[in-house]
Amino acid sequence: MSAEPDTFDTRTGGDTAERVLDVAERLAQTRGFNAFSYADIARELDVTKAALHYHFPTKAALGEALISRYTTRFARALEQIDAERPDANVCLEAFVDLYAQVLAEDRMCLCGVLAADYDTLPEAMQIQVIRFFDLNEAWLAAVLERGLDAGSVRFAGSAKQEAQLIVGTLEGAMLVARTYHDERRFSGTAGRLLAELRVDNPG
Amino acid sequence: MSAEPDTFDTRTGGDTAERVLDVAERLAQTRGFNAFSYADIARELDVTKAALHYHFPTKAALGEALISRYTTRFARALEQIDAERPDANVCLEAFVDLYAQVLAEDRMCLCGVLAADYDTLPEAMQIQVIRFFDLNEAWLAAVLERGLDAGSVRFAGSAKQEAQLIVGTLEGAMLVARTYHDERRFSGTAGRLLAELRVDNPG
DNA sequence: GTCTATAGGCAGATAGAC
DNA sequence: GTCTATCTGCCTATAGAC
Repeated sequence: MSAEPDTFDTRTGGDTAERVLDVAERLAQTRGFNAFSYADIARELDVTKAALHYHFPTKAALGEALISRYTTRFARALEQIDAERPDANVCLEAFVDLYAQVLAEDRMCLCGVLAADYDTLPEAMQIQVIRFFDLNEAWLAAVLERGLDAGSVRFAGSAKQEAQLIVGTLEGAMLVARTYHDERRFSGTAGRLLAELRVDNPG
Repeated sequence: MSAEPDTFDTRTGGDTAERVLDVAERLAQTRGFNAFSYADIARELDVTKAALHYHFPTKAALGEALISRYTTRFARALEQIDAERPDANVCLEAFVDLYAQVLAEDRMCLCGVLAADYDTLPEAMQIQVIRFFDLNEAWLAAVLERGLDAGSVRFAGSAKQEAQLIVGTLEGAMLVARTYHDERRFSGTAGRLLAELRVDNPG
């Protein structure tokens, strides 16, 4: 029963492999998977490229480790939300906040940016990207169903379809907000999205 | 008074420079700006890299020409819609259809994918990406205002904010739909978006 | 686990002939 | 306008010493 907050924190400060992942993750999120190199990471960590290859033999392996860690952390954050918040609307707000935290660090969602690089990724990474979105949508669909039963949430189609809409909207809002360096573009869209889902709609 | 349809057509079949842009555009939209090379284009067109450098001295120049042509064509398609359709809802449907056409060719919106590469782009390209989104949002905001006055469209915040929401949502829906190779992910989200804007809402 | 050194390839770009 | 030939630099990746 830790005091762990519902953040989707990315920092570790652990061993070398973790520190490599930390730097690679930030570079991938801000530049895309094809626009950073082992040399970039090595320079930041003040080690040689060869040292990186010891931990991650190929860039594909590094990429897989990147998505794997990202998804695991994200899943943990979702479990945390589930464990603490009964209300569907509060869960949805917490979900949006997970995305907002990524943007607040001036990053794009890792899997969102990898979706743009999708056709160039090794197959194992492609599968992992899909799995991240599947996880998002499955969790959202469950929350939406619960909110529907409780009468606190409303939407037109199926919960699955609504979950897809939410993920797509948040990814797109992040993508565009980042180019404008304007978080309000994200929070504005996210706020409207949540407001339309709430039954007790004050708008 | 041509029979030109409201498509956002991309093919030309013209001179070499245009054919270079055609190939580069498709590669950029499917792979991202950093994941294609002069060699890729040269191979497809069966010319040498040097020939490409004659038309576009640097990759930055090629990128600028790419966005410039894309935006010009998009603007023309929007004017075409304006000229033919008085109703705001029909305009919005036509707008969504412009995006849908890009996805139907299994491509991402050029500026959407460049938004993911944003931090790595030359400044001139960054400015052009923003201008594309500005154009989208200005046109949408005008249509939304018109629909609001006519009572055919409704939305909560300002027209500008709603326009931002639409662009972000469509870009995100495209991005995710492409990874699943499932157009319905786009059309589902776009359909719900349009339905919520319509006053005469049958849902 | 980290280093030096290097391989082999591809990137963007240029010179100069035709 | 397009070619051949070439440059420089960076990329991923490996061998082998410490």
